[in-house]
Amino acid sequence: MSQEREELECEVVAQYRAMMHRFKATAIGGWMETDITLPQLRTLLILAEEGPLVIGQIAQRLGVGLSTGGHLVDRLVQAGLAERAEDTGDRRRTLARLTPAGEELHARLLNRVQHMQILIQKLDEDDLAALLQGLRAMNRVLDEES
Amino acid sequence: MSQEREELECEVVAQYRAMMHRFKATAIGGWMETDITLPQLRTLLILAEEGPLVIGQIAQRLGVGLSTGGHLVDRLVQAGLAERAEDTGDRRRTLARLTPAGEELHARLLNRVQHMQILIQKLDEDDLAALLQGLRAMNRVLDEES
DNA sequence: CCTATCTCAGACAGACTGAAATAT
DNA sequence: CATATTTCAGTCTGTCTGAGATAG
Repeated sequence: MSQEREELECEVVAQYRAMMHRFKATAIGGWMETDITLPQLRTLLILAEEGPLVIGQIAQRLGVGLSTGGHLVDRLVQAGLAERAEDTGDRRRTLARLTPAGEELHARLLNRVQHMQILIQKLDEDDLAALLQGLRAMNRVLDEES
Repeated sequence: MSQEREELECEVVAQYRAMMHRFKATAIGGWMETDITLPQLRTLLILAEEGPLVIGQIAQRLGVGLSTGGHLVDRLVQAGLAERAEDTGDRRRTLARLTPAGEELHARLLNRVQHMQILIQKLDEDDLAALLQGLRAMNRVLDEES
């Protein structure tokens, strides 16, 4: 690998680190205010990741019993972060899905899309086009991997 | 704002979302395996963010008593994620800082620098240069804000 | 004596389980 | 009767506090 190439990579990583550091400084507040527990956060994450799921699937993915899985969904519902819906077709099942508040919390703690959006609006057209090229290239690599 | 500009912004956000979604799919494992608690995670976050701190400062930032603050640092130390060091000059104080394992966990759960590094190595020079321009521009905006 | 931290005892909340009850 | 979920009783672990002990 050429030395020039290596320097380029290092610089990109450094810039990414710097950005994450500044993002975190604002995200840290979110972690302090939220009094969710980690099992609840895992449940939130699974729901955000894999969309509406029935209790059994959630319990299975969490690696806990059905009783605990239902209990955890309960907590999220009580906190206004999730809601239950009937599974049309098999009414024994209960579907759980995130509410907008749940999505918002997920984005604030882990995704930071809003922050990114605000940032993007302040870039000039040239930088934006460059960023887009970079992101597209990364997604292309991620696609090839899977 | 021109329509073209708006489309460009939307496309960038969409690409960012797509990337985060794929990142999460691999990060979700990290959250499942770790059996840290949220107060411990908050402590980890503070240490990662603001470097070595004495117990009193940590307790203050967490909004808990000194007793609890010390206890939380204990847990991280027991888990091998943090370590104590003497404060040269005032030996009553105890500095807490993350171990490499602590930094690693933080990066895995919240930062994803490693993932980024691997990805970066697979980009061709042109895309990498474009990404760098985009990141630099974002950091410039973040600088101006603060 | 003052300050920073640790230790101790106890209150409390949430996670978790397995068994029994309920609904479809 | 079988399946999906909830309810119940109970245990366990971690957080948190305040009072006192210890170190500088």
